[in-house]
Amino acid sequence: MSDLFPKKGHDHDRCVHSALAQAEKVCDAENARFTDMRRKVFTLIWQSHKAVTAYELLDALTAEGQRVQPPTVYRALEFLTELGLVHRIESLNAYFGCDRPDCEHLGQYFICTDCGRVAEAVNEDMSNAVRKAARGVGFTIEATTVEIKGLCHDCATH
Amino acid sequence: MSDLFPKKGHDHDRCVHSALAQAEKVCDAENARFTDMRRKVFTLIWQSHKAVTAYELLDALTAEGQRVQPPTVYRALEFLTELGLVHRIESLNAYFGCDRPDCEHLGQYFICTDCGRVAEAVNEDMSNAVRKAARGVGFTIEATTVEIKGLCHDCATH
DNA sequence: CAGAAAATGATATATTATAACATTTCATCA
DNA sequence: TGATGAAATGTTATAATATATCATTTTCTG
Ligand SMILES: [Zn+2]
Ligand SMILES: [Zn+2]
Ligand SMILES: [Zn+2]
Ligand SMILES: [Zn+2]
Repeated sequence: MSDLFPKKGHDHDRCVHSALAQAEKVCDAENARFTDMRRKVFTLIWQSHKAVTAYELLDALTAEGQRVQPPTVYRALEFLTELGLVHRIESLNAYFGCDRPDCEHLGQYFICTDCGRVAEAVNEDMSNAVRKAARGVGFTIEATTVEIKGLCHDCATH
Repeated sequence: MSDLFPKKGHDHDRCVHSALAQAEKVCDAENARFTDMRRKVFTLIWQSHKAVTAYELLDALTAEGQRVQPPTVYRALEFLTELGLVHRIESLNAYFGCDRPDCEHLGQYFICTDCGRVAEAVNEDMSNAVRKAARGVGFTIEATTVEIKGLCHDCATH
């Protein structure tokens, strides 16, 4: 069984640093400004491997002493999602950091209903099945949402 | 190319009648009450092949002279979705009538961003790809959301 | 018919998201 | 270097989606 969810007790600082480094690179490549606010929101999203709602981010920023309003958070989220640094999980109304923002992908999300963690898969079998089904009915894909809820291996076995 | 979206100008009354007949059957089999309110909401959802929001339903009921409050609509929607008569489209916060409520399925939804129509596919290739991917990472599926946005064949070619 | 369970009504409020306009910050170049 | 316009953020208000709670009505069961 391949790993998808990070091991409990892994070095999460490394996840965060790597995500930040990639974000810098993507912003650079796109000539987009990775401002303080955007970096803060991005870093907050990467505090865990769970998806985070806009208002949780708002509360976290407030707790940090920033008094920001909803539009500020939503703007940062819009910027980050447009660059593919963050993905929105439709079935949770929440946001999740992408760990391969440098390559185009139709992502698929595994969402553990027990521990709340989310893991993004980039599974070509799934992507191809979706593309093939669309082709079969003459449908032109613009975007896909594939969200799979259930129990991660840790939660299913412990 | 197989048909998925209904032809424009098809006999939609037939869709509605068939859906109602199936709903009756399912409710009967489940010993669930297909009350007036539930039937009204169900029928309103089936007015078109688009997905409908809870508040659109509320407005439609109000227009019919019923003065109902949000909980009434949400309760009917909860009932209908639990029986599988209606599916929620997560990426639209909207609801859509199922045309095969009698058999269990992992549904997939094609959503046309031009005409707004939704079509449900029950595509075993997609379902199997999802199941296989889950198995591959030791994930136990509870529910899936597969929503594909783009252009239906009619809208892409006209 | 009595009593319990299910459904709906009614009121209030929580949660998620955006519109509109003001102000600040930043890159560009005259 | 400082005027200028574009981009980002601040601020206020409000829209859109959803649920909690308790009261009342309807339906089922015995
Ligand atoms: Zn980590
Ligand atoms: Zn888990
Ligand atoms: Zn029809
Ligand atoms: Zn269309």
